[in-house]
Amino acid sequence: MKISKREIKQRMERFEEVCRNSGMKLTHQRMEIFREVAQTSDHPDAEKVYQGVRKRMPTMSLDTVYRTLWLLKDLGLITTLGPPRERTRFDANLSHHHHFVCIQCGLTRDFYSDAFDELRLPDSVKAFGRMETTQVEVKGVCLKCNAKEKKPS
Amino acid sequence: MKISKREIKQRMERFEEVCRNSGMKLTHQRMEIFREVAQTSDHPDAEKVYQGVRKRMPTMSLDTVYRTLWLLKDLGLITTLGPPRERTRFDANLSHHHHFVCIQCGLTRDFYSDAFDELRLPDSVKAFGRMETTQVEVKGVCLKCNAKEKKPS
DNA sequence: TTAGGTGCAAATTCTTTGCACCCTG
DNA sequence: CAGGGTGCAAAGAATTTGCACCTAA
Repeated sequence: MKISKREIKQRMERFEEVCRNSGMKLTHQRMEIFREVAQTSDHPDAEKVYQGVRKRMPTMSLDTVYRTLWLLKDLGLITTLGPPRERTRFDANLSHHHHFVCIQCGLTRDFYSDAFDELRLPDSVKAFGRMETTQVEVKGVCLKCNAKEKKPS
Repeated sequence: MKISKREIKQRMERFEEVCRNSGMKLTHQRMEIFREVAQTSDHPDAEKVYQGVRKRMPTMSLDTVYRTLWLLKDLGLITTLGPPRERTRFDANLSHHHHFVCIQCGLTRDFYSDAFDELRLPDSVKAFGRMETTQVEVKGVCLKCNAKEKKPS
């Protein structure tokens, strides 16, 4: 799925601006890696980004792709899907439930909500395929981590 | 977070029933691994399950834990959080959006919904900590995979 | 009894790191 | 030209697999 030229341009401009403001160097590699993620809505993994950039820049190495992607994430220029740098976790709760996940420590708690369960999906989603379940993920900071933030050591 | 004795018992009974019906053997190892996941709402990873089971059964090996967890998942006795057996994926779309994810091939598409964005969280969630974002994940089967299912080669 | 299950150790896969050279600012 | 950035190769972490022995049915 391609992104419009206009949107890509905006994303690239934002990228360059954030780069400058944060003092990081604006290298050819970083531009191509960001461009690769910015120009698609396919949510590629590191390997996919690597393959894409390589076509334009055959000397690119996979470890630079990883370093750059995490850097871009820290700068808030991209986000990750699923638990980044985390292992798979398992859940024996088979009732329809939703999750609260702490973005600091990964603490995960189930919760229930009839309102969420009854959510009507927009028509645009129906075009993607057949729906099975809808789960809401609330990201935030848990009480413990919140306390640590306010009173550091 | 402990689960009530009553609920654990129900889960174990369901486990034994599914085991028998599916023809798989009801081994001591499998019971202890399932129990470990069933008795908590901590959403443990494989290592955590391994450590827990080991206290009761020191000969348990980590690879049996993995094999058993995936087996339990295939049987529908447990679910996984995050992209199971998948790599981290990246997204340059910073607008508030939600995801449709194909459970067969992993295809992921963004969509937008004001109704979802405005969702009011139940009070019970507020007790977990400070909220930041709420993202809806719709799981289903994409058009391509759906077509394959109906007309297998 | 016997086919499926387990433990061990080795293999894979994904991701990170140390180090010497390179290039942006 | 200085310090961060990159490529390479090797290390690490998470997960999987081959194989010989074991055990539930």
